[in-house]
Amino acid sequence: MTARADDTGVLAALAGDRSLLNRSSTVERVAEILRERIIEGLLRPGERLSEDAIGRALGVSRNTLRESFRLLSHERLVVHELNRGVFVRTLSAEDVTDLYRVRKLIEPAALDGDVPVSEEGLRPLRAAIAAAANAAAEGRGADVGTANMRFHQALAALAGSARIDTIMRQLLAELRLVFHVMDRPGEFHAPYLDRNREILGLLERGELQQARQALLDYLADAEARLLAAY
Amino acid sequence: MTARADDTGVLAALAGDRSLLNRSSTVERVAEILRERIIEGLLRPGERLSEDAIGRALGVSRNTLRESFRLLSHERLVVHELNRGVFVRTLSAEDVTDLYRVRKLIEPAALDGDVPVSEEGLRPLRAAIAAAANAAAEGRGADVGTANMRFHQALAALAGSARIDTIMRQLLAELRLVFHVMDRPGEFHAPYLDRNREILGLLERGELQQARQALLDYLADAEARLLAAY
DNA sequence: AGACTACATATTGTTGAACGATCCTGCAAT
DNA sequence: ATTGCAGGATCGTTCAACAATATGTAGTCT
Repeated sequence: MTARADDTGVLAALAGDRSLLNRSSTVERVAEILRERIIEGLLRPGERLSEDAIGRALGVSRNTLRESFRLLSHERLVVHELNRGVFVRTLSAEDVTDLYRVRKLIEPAALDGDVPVSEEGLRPLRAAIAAAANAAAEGRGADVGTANMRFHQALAALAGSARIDTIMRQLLAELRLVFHVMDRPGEFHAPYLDRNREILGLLERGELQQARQALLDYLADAEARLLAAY
Repeated sequence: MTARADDTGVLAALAGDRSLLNRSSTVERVAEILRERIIEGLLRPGERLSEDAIGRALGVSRNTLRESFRLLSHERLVVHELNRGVFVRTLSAEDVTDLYRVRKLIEPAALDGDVPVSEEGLRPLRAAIAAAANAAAEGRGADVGTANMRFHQALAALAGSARIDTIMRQLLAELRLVFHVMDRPGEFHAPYLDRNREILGLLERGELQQARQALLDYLADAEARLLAAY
């Protein structure tokens, strides 16, 4: 046995760090890069992603790239057409409707729980709002959108479910594709900063039902504005 | 123009067949085969899927197989560990809890809609129950499970959302992994045939709220029994 | 002009081999 | 019992090649 009495405690702490240590493969890093470029709109919806061109540009082989494409395709960020290649996904109005149908299901559910919202759970919400406020003050429209989405991701996280977290992450990533078919994507999120603040305020005061209603209003409003752009 | 007046009708019908016509790549067929073998338990949780061995067995190259693995990994049926390979997923008790947390969110939601349940939506529910009854009568335990799951898939489909359909499909596929850590997987579903019948009956009589409650009871019961097996 | 065909070209689908990197096992040394 | 060190097995990634498929173009016929 070792000399230390708190041995198990130390090991438990280290085990918690295991995720930090997770290295990543080239395939995952390439997918990460492409995901980023699609989300920020550098790669536009409908655009074809040539294996040869992108593989050459990133300096990776076609096989590696194809594995990355499979990941992105499963995330619905690109569509894979047999013998034709992969294309950045283009969302239809029905997609927007469906996306919001699921959001209206997932997000309010996080506020339905019997468990009161914990201080720890609120922290990321505050952080997201602060980030959005900063970005708005400095005129970084795209970052307002990112922070706004992080707010709603944190909202869904209150449900405490790993699967809901990934479902939500996926939904929001898809939703980013919608913004790129709009005229001024940067300005879309600005009006919602106040509404998110309101939701947070209600949560802090423990008024779950009203927070829930404010959230539903928000979702209905956002959906309507997006659909109007189609 | 063509000579037929009902041209658009014909074309619409043909468009519906497009999915049947969707050819598939080797990668997808391989993934389909592996998915099947994992679900039926031939490939057990924890088992390692060797690229060399499986590639040789199926007669496909390593590169192709790796693309298939990426798909299955994104579906959570296998886990990919860098430099160690892919393994059939082993679910923990927490996974079961999380899986049912999402089921309890998704499935009842399909019965919340303002829209009354259509005759067309009920058909697959009846078909699933009939299939389960047949399988039970002939002692095919595994098929009872499959039919049972199809019942709940059809239930979720009442929501009319493509994304909810795939979320549900994914959840159920994962859930199959749970059964393989149990003693007698075949017997698990048998008791639920009657409960599903009850849910269907309530739906047919338009008693949505009671159907919803029966569904929630079912889910709570199934979750408890699964957790007991851990 | 318009429609159809045939061919040329580019791209994807899949394979097989190669080589470095990483992990695992067994054994010797402490 | 723990550590250090081969050696072998497997994965990660690349490359080159060829088959299968889609697209573009020119030519032919009406």
